[in-house]
Amino acid sequence: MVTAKALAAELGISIATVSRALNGKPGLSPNLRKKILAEAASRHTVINPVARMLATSKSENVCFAVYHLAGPVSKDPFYFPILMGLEEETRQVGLQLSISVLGEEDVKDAALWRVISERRADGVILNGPFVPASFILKLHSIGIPVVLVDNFNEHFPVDAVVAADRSGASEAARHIISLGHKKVAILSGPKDWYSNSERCAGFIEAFAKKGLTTPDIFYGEDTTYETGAKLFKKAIKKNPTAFICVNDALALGAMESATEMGFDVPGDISFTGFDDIESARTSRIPLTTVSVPREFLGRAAGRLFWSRIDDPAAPRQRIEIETKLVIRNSTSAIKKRGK
Amino acid sequence: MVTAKALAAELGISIATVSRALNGKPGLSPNLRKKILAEAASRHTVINPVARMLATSKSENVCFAVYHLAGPVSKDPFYFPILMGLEEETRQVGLQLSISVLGEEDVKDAALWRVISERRADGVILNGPFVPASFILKLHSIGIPVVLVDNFNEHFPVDAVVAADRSGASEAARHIISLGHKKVAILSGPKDWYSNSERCAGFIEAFAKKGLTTPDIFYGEDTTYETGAKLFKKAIKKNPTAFICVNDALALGAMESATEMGFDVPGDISFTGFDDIESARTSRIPLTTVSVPREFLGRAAGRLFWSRIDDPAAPRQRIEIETKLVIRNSTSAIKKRGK
DNA sequence: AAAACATAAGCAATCGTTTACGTAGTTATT
DNA sequence: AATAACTACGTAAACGATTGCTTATGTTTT
Repeated sequence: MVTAKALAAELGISIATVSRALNGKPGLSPNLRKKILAEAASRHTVINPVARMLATSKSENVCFAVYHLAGPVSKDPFYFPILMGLEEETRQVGLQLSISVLGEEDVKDAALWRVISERRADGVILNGPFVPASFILKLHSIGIPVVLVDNFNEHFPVDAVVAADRSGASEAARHIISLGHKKVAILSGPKDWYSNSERCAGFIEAFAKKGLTTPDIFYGEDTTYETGAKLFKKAIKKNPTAFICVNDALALGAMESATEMGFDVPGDISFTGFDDIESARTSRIPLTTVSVPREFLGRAAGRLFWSRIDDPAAPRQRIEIETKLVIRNSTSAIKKRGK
Repeated sequence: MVTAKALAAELGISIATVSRALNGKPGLSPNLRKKILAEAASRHTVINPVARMLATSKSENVCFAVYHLAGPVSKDPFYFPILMGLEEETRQVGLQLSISVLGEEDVKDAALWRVISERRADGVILNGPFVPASFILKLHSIGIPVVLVDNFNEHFPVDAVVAADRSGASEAARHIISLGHKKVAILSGPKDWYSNSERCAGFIEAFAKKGLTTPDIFYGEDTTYETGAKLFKKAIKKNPTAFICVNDALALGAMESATEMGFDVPGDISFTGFDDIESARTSRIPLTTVSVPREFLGRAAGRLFWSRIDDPAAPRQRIEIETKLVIRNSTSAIKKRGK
């Protein structure tokens, strides 16, 4: 592990020349360049990135910040595949990836803020709907590149990558409609979370287009399994034959509650989820859901960040990743009650 | 965001003095110190960590390296909670956490190597049994602090944190024994993975202590769900009444295969797993398993790393985290066949 | 053959710290 | 009262690059 400085000394040339050779910059005779490169390779010369950072004031480091990496939102670590995709992508372009878990506590926010203010990262990938708007705006206003994942707002002047929530939701709703369900309930989390509102909009759109009555929407405080069960008990009073849920955790919780109460799924009631988390596939009754390619979301975020670094003045981009309906055993054609 | 340099200029004092004040170092009058600190706070002065790194040649950055963050080993991202615990811990001591995914491909290993050789990280937390010994030894020989998680070898001169695999395994085996099972099969992955061999040893130990015949062991190429199913089909020919598995994925796969073949679980056959991954709890038949507090493993790794940085010459440490048997529905007392 | 121009390499300032060392001024020792 | 010993602060040399500017050395052009 020889530094460029040491290499220069050994070769009896200036550090500047070595620097230019190692960085492929012009102003160097082909011969000398070749010689330096050869020597560098054999001596395992490596440019000290810290010194380079200091000189260039770039860190080549991105920070992935997320509220509750896995937490109250879902037992399944929903964001994990996103992280994986992001890692893959950043590695390929030579960026180092750091992570930072945010949270209600100020300490945690302060930790991210430290990373930013200390310029340890060139920018941030902010994940999920929990990030306060003020935080995003603050970051952006001081010139920190920000990429949002699974979150978007017309008024945020930053790049974002999201799933095609609306169209995916419509597809799920159309599936339910095609099975003959007339009386359906929508189970949702807080309506101010981007994905929730988009998905609900997608559901409703599908019903509207077919000229059907708009389903009742039930909003919970979050999108956990437990909330799913709670919402189910409330919604079942209206006797719907199908439940369309904004995510899998909600659907799984509701479904569990339904079978506990003696309903046959999907005989009596159908359920659809959204996300396609692992347990949607492995649960007692495999869940019909809209699959979100989460790893791909992460990759897209990485690319988006990279292009933003490349051209800070580029217009805002919003990448929407296509979803796919996957039909499993939690949905079936409607039967007459009491049949 | 003012630099210490700028602060010094504004106050008309030397940078050295500011540095001493900001770092709480002696050699400064209480008055001046207070004044500097106050000014620093109001002007949001922040020490540039890059410059500091250059001066001190410390990065205050740890790299969490793992083969297959979630991958062929288990559908469940087994290592994810470890990552979370580690993040929590490193944040608290003020270390920044980077991640690096390793793999068969040389590119990936090279990526970690780059992080190390470029001195972007002060050390590495290496996770899982896949890391080649040569790699660990190489890292250690050039003075990079290494902490192993879920892996250990008497001959590696590095710190490690592991679950109490052996005693946990014994407990699971004793549970099976207490239920009256005499003819049992052990399902395992490769025997050269630390946790596999420890767990198998624990199983066998329990049987030996009771003076019972040693169960047959069936080794698979990995510890996936699919391999579990495959091993089951092989092992069932010997008519065991219980299957003790080295991890949950294996057990789940085997159990699934059993019910498909018409066996009643746990009526005909009992199953135990190890790890307590999410789907052990949510699977069709909730799995009796040995719970490994994975988040805690991560935290311990963080602490261990920190203490190693603190005292590079300290003797090697090996932290063993206690496990806990959790009894669910996949095990029951033996019944006479054909009853 | 002289002037003009590239080209190749070195020089030195810079990035923002840390830290060993130097030097006043102050307090303690005898 | 002279000397020793602190104390409080400044000086300057690293740390290891990047990069604009300068200066030799060739190579064209006229």
